Amino acid sequence: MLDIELIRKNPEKVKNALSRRDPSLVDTIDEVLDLDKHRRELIAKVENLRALRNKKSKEIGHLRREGKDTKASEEEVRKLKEDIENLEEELSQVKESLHNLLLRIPNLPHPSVPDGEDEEDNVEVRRWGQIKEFGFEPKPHWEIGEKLGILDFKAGATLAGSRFTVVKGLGARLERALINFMLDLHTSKGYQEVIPPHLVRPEILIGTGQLPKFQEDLYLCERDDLYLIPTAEVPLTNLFRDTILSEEDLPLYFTAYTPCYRREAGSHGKDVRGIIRQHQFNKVELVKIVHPDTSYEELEKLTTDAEEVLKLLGLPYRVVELCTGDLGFSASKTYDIEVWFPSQGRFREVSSCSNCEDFQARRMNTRFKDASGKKRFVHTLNGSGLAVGRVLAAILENYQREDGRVEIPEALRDYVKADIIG
RNA sequence: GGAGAGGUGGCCGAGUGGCCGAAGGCGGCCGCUUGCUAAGCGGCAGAGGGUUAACAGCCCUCCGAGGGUUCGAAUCCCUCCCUCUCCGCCA
Repeated sequence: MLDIELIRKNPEKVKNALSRRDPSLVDTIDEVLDLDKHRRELIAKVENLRALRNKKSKEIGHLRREGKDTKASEEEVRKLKEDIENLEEELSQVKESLHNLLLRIPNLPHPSVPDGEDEEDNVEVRRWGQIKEFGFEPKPHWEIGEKLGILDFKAGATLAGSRFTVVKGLGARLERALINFMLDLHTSKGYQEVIPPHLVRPEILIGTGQLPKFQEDLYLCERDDLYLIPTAEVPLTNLFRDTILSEEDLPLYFTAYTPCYRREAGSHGKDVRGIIRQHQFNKVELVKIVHPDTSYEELEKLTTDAEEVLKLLGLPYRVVELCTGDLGFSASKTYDIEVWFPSQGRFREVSSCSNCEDFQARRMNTRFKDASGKKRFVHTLNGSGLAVGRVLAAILENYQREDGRVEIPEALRDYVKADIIG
């Protein structure tokens, strides 16, 4: 959520920044400004009346003790009360409209974010690794996995429908190995391992920005009004909602393995084969809660921490900086890490590392007390470290051999207790 | 799921209709005293919002959340949420 005071005091600055994402947001800001003005006018009126009512009521108390008649005063206050109630009703409606509007406005992009409309305009910042030359036509991971008997798409469809896959045997063990490998790496770098709930309340999703705008992307357990998490970012970032941390507590680093559940509404026809886009997938997440002055250094570090996984696995990748049009709702700046898929001849996203600045902190009410005792919002960051299923697919493709077998990357062999699948 | 107890400031805890934004204690901050420390003494200090040049003043709101009764609610009534204890069920 954007700071209403910032919008009020620097409307042009806010409009300029937001229009880099979407020019229509300029009108939304004007709407916000109108509502905010109306809101403050109503507050002034209501409060004046309340002050008067409080004064009169106190007088009644004094008069009573002196044994005087208070009928007239009581009638006067009763009338005041009606006026107050009417204005309060109007005020709460205005407040609600304003709040709902603010909750649907995305974060301001950082000045360094390149302009652009979609992923075509993202800017590559670096590459790592040597793309392997195969002496044969590299197969897609779904063919490799099916043939090895480790990916069962038919069983997944039978059990739960499309975009669900059953992983078996050494494939399942490889997936578990990847999770352990990633967690071990991150915890060795100071991230605290967490096992969070996989079901959360609506307000938790408002905190990180998935609600109210992206409801249709989420699975909802209606009887209990709980949502399945689309990423561990949601419970981890919300760990300190409604709290005031002390400056020495910062920075906080967390990592968690969780399944992620996404309805993938509106992505019909995209990546229909394989395990690139699933309704349920495993992910190891990195979350940082940091001092505002250091959040951009922390973003660089977070990104390299995620990259480290691919380096150790020997998977070629590149890092791109998202343009304004591709930036997520809550993010000010985002780096995507994309791993090489030989069968597709292109890089595919396995991580998205973002600095949300105080956008989520304001929604969650997570603050800290600085040296002078002033309360400030923290900055929050998150990044995949990494998307496990996609990395598994990348391993199948990059480590495939002509005979259909797949080598296990060196770094995973102790975990998998095997050096080849097939 | 059943029965009961409870949710008050950073923490503990008093407060059953006005003089309560809230006693007292602990912790915190600032002084004084004091070889140092500790103890002691005195003082300061809740949060959010409106107005404003202002972290000055004034005003409003907040005692788990939301409604209600009343001229007036931390206090009375209703609903919900959460925590704890016991029982049941259960990985």
